[in-house]
Amino acid sequence: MIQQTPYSDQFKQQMQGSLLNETKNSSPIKVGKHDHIYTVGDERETVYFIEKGQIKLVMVSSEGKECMLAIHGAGDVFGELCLSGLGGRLETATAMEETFLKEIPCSKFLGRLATDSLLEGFIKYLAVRIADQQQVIANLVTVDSEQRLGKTLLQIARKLGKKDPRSIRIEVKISHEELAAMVGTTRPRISVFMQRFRNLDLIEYNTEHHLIVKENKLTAYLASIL
Amino acid sequence: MIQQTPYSDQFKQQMQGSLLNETKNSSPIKVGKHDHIYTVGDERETVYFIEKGQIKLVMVSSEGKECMLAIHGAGDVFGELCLSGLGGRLETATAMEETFLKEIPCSKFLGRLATDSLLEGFIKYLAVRIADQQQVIANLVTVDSEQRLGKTLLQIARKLGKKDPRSIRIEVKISHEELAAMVGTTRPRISVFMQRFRNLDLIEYNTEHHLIVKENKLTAYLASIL
DNA sequence: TGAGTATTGTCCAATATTGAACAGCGCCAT
DNA sequence: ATGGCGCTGTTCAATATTGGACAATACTCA
Repeated sequence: MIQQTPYSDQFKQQMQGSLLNETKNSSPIKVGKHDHIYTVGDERETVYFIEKGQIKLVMVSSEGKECMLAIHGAGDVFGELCLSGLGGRLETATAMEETFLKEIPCSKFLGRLATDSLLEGFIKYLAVRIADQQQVIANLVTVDSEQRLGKTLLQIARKLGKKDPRSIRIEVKISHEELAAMVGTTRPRISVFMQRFRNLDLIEYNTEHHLIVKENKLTAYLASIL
Repeated sequence: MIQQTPYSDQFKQQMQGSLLNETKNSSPIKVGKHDHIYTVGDERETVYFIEKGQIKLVMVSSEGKECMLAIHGAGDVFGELCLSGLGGRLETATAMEETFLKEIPCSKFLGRLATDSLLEGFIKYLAVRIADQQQVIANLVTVDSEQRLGKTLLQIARKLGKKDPRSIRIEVKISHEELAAMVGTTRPRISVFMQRFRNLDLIEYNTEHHLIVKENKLTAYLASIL
């Protein structure tokens, strides 16, 4: 999932090319750490392309509890849900660090994909997204929080991680609070589980304080505690 | 969500027309109650269109726990995840009653949409699917099981329900076990909550044992117990 | 129709989870 | 450098959830 270039990555390449083409004369938008790109209810129907940086997507429930849906990095596209035509953003997009974005109006986005014959590719990409979400839903429904945390770490590592001699390295800083909002539990529990994973040498921190996820060990551990 | 014909329904109509065209010379497949249309891992890359009946989609975790993802009815399409090209079904599709289906190979499905200029419509449809799933994920992460059950009932009612003098009627029989597998809790709890909803007159059963979901009352109740 | 099976409504003890609290640490900005 | 702030690690009592059991219905199909 990390070293090879599966179909989805190939499509992402093509889409990047296509979008860069579309936006080549507009200069990238710079957003500072903790700034919002959009918030719940915003009407602006645009798709964003990340040139550099990290963006997190968060939904807030009526009681004010947060759910972190995803972290996107350079080369990713987000905000595509405006294509649904439902109107109004469902989630908040926030920069986790200084980030540079290109913004494309929703209609132009589709138009560009159409002219570049990427519509079918984009459908494939969306189908993958649905399959991933389905997996997340199934995990939330069927497995306990320790297991979910493990799977979430693997998922993040595979999506954003860089190869590391020890396995996969995650260079974005993700707080326990944020992990709790992905996994669906409380911060203290994340703390305990992370500690446990550390003791079992399934994860570790390198000198730069980057999290190293030991993919094989962690996978094996999760399978062992069924 | 139930009486009007929003965009998504309009597209479903168009897609139906398109697919009926594609499959007009093949006769529908009949599947009996409890029969599987496909199970996890099946390689057959086809999309199904429901002419009549009800299909449920279930994922099973490594420990054997079940998660019910959706119930689809007449006019719905399912199995579209094979468009992701990942290969192998992720879930099991089972008929909840005698059902008639049309089967379209994945490639033909896309081809047909392309010739009928429905690719953009289909993208919209998938975007709506992603938005819905996002909502489900956020609920699983942020709200408690009573609330989730309520939302799940509303969701099912809006998707499959028929208008009823008392509100919305659900004609498919869904067991508490199945609800538990959607909501992510245990059967006894569903039993208790359903009882509570019944006592509060948020739901009721008519003489044909069909569940009536009182949309307004239930919505108001859920808002009140935050 | 009637025996057999699935579903529902309940209970309860064992267990897991929450959320509030607090100390220590490290980072940042002044 | 240092005060403040946010993050982490840990504890604990209160609370929620699980899962097993069982009786009472309600279905199903021979």
